[in-house]
Amino acid sequence: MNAFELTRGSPAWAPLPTPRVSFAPRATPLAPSARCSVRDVLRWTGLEAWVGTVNDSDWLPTRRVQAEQALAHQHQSLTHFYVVGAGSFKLVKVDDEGFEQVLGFALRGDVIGLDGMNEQHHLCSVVALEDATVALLGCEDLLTPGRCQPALARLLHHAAATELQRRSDTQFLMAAASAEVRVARFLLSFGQRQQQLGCSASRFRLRMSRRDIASYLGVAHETVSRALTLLAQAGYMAVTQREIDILDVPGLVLMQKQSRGPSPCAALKRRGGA
Amino acid sequence: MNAFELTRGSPAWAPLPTPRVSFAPRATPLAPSARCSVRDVLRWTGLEAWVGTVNDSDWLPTRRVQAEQALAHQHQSLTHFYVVGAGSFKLVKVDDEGFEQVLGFALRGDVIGLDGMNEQHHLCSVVALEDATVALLGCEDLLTPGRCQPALARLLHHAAATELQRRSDTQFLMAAASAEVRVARFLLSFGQRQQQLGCSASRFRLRMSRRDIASYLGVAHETVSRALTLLAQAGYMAVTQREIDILDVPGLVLMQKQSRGPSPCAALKRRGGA
DNA sequence: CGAAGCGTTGAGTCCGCTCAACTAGCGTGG
DNA sequence: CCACGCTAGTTGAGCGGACTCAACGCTTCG
Repeated sequence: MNAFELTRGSPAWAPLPTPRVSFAPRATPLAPSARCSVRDVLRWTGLEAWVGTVNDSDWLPTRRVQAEQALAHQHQSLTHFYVVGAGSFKLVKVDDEGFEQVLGFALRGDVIGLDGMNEQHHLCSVVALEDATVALLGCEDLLTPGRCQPALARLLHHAAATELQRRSDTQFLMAAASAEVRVARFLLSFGQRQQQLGCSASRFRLRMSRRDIASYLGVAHETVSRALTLLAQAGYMAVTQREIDILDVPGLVLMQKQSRGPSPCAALKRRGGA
Repeated sequence: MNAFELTRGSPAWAPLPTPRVSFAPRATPLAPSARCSVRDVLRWTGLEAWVGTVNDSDWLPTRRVQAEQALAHQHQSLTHFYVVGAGSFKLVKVDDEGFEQVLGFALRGDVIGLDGMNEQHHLCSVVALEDATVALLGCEDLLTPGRCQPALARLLHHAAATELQRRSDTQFLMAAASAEVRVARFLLSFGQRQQQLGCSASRFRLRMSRRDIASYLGVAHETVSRALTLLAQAGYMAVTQREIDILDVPGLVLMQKQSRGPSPCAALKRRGGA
């Protein structure tokens, strides 16, 4: 047990007891002091192959953030990218009227701040959903060809591509007509991310509130509630507070694919009544 | 008049007669032969400042694509990034069931293929909306630190950041409850992109069909039609086929901000009746 | 214990989707 | 030349789902 798994006393779902996955296998989550090795950062981001190319004594500064606290504010000057080492964040954009829109969530290995590269400002606020720690990467160094290690340049590209990929998925997700489908897709994709972190893809704990999910999906928070209830009644999953246990992954995948069918909810209700 | 403005005989809205904008001011749109200079590519992408750093005799191969033809197919191996030099494209993702989802549109200066960097495959199909031309950038060279000019490395970062920024906007756009607001936001953001290309932000010609827009916005194509009619009746704009003339930009900006108001459409109808 | 916030559930309204009919523009071919 | 088919776009009628409003458990924290 390391310092970063007792972030808030919340048990969460334990990582797989058998760390047999060779892909991102429980990278050591941050050094005890206020710095961490470049190697660890590469492991978090899934660049295991590049660990050998960097010096063992390369360190990066880190920063801790308490739950509910902001790591960065929208419009704030962008000096560092952040690599999440522990905990999780939500990315929030707020418009002139004060309307908040959740644009995404960041877990371990995710790089924060890439979207602000051009403007040199953060395009959204970054709020910790639980106690968290990040490693700092200086933008200046990272973006100057000569002053950046190949491994970190690679990290930058990798992170950007991953982020773009994820945004595509989000767009696809939001195009779904039915609210149930949106929630189903969200849970499946969240499960996949959990799996990449060495945890179970079907049992996990949501770190964000229903309101956050609702904002992210573009629906009312009551609708998220109803959808979860419905999906549970249909036998796809068990929901206890923020604990999610997907019982029928194939079935959920199947129903989630009906992006614009006549009435995916009807099928749900039929299944629920049976 | 150059070779690339008679791509299809379509007049389009003429670029601003006075090219006083110092930002992306009508960069020479591609050499007549099947290659173009790196300098031009830098100009298209808005990196005017970097033009001086590259050799005048640096050339890139190009490729022409006819309207309706695909520049790349989903899942196809990714060997090059493409920089749009003339024309426009739509980015389409199609799922297992054959349902098509438009993820975005690419105009001059946009870089295509960045989202596939990790998987080495195109994540979506790229279809020309009109006759178009692109410059080719070898992925291999671009992603290898030593084998890439600083200006092109910068281009890569710039393009990635721009794309991320745009996806955020799209997410914000799709979170809007009302269909009218979505359409209004789409038109405003499209106008901004037109302006960055040296054209008018309020008068332009849409290159994509109503169906494409509908898919992009996540609504039915009839709804796009109705929304356009409504916005026109309200006096915000004039619509003739695919020609858009926004008459009241401030008004449109104002109404578009009501992302979740009680009923933005009601206000519209009131305004329309008066 | 009260206050505050999260989450769930119910009732009613309204918006957007589906289906359908109709017009307009375009190209083909009898 | 015009009939014909095809596609894009517009408009209408009706229905269903999501939002709004509201009330009520539940947990957390001062």
